[in-house]
Amino acid sequence: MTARKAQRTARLMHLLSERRVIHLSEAATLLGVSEMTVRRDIATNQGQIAYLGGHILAAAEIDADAPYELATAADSHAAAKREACAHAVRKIRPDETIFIDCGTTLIHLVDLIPDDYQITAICYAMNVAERLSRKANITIIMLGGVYHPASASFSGTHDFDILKSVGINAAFLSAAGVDAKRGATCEHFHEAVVKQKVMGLARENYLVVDSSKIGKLKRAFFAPMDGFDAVITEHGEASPDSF
Amino acid sequence: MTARKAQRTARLMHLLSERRVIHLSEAATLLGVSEMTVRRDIATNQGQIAYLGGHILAAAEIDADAPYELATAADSHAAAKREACAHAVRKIRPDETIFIDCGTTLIHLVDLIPDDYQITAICYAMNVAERLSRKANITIIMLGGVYHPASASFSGTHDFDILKSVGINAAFLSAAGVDAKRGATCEHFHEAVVKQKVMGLARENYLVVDSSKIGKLKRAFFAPMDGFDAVITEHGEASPDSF
DNA sequence: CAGCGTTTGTTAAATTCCTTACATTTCAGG
DNA sequence: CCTGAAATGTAAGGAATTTAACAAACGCTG
Repeated sequence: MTARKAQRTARLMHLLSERRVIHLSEAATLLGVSEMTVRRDIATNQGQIAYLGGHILAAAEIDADAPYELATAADSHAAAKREACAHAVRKIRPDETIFIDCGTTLIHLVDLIPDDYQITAICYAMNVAERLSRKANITIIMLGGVYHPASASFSGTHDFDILKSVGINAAFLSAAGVDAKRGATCEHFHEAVVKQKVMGLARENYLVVDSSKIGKLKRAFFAPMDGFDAVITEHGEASPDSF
Repeated sequence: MTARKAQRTARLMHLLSERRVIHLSEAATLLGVSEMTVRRDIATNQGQIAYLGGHILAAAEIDADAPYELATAADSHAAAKREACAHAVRKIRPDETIFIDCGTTLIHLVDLIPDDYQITAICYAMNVAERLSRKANITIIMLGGVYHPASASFSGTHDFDILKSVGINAAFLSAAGVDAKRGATCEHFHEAVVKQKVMGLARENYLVVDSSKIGKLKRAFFAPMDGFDAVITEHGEASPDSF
């Protein structure tokens, strides 16, 4: 965050303290930048500034249980993610236990689970848990630990005792990088630990990513491509060998 | 205004008291009418219901002059709870590790923690964690487990390994019932397990309740009065012996 | 039960918003 | 002064919202 951006944000907050709601276009004018910049400022400023259909308001205004609409972080490639998840959801049977990885991709999977499915879902990210809790008929198991704001997830530096006593039919993993040689990678090392642990326990492992991730390489390696039973993108299911 | 419309509006208001923001399309589905009808209901109801870019929210959220009845409707005795927490927050030192119980009471405690305090907070309820995550400088440790929608909390049927490796300076407990003879009680048995575990580990234990809880008795017992170092209500701090 | 005004639903067009991709600018380090 | 990364601007498409007009259903009244 540059000094200029911090200053813009501060000015915006000040404006919000006087007028509860400011329209995007007006804010852009007042701050002397483009609407796109204001948009981007807000996207990197969850928690303080809320954004709703073109209108900006102080996040404090909306403080109960944060509705997902207010998760202002830009969810890039959302359409592709949703489509990939539409393919992935077909892997779920109505009474199974599944693992759902953190990140924005698999949020869409949660939404797509049919309402009458009586599944048990294991997760370790707050936004995933929050989304799961909106659905009826789902038993949620959360892996706790220390919270990591960057991914809204928890890292169990301790043993995942609970995992040992749960049979996982299918694990749905996400990744920030997918590469034929270097396998699946993510941004944060603590995530990699959880992913690996789960992959060792699940009967089936599916990598669910939008195709923009293919060819990319991130810091934290967690599995080679042949560690997955299938790779699911917006184009459908593919064998991990085909990468 | 017809009776049916008044009823719809009341239902909508009730929905808003639970979920601060509802999308137009979702509201239409929940109310069993078309989006256009919801739109028209809102148009003739400015002042109570606000509408912004496809999203419905309580007018109190965005209108400074609007009455706060809405905000307090969902959380009874909110003012007393906030006051009790204002007393409780003084027990926290800037670098301590604290435990925060589930329920609506201690949400206020989170809000009242000074922003520059570098504390570590242990919790096991999703709404508490979510609220904690809004604050900078707080390290959050979450106890996972199976989710219980009624209290938004998790029950670790397994050992809380992580608790053993954390030193808890102060534990802030809430209760649904406080009685001189029968001690502190809550609604759910799984909560009692966590509370007892924590109370055994924390250096200081504070019971934070609004005074409406005094004299009440609930199903799940978790501690006798002398198990607490102090009982904090909206009237201030009191010795547990005084009950 | 016919008539009439009100409420509600449906559709289509106009507007606005969101995402993506790419061009441009800025700025710090070499 | 050059270079590369980050920040910002621009534009196009697709998606969502808004508005308006009209049709259908409802409820009351005579």
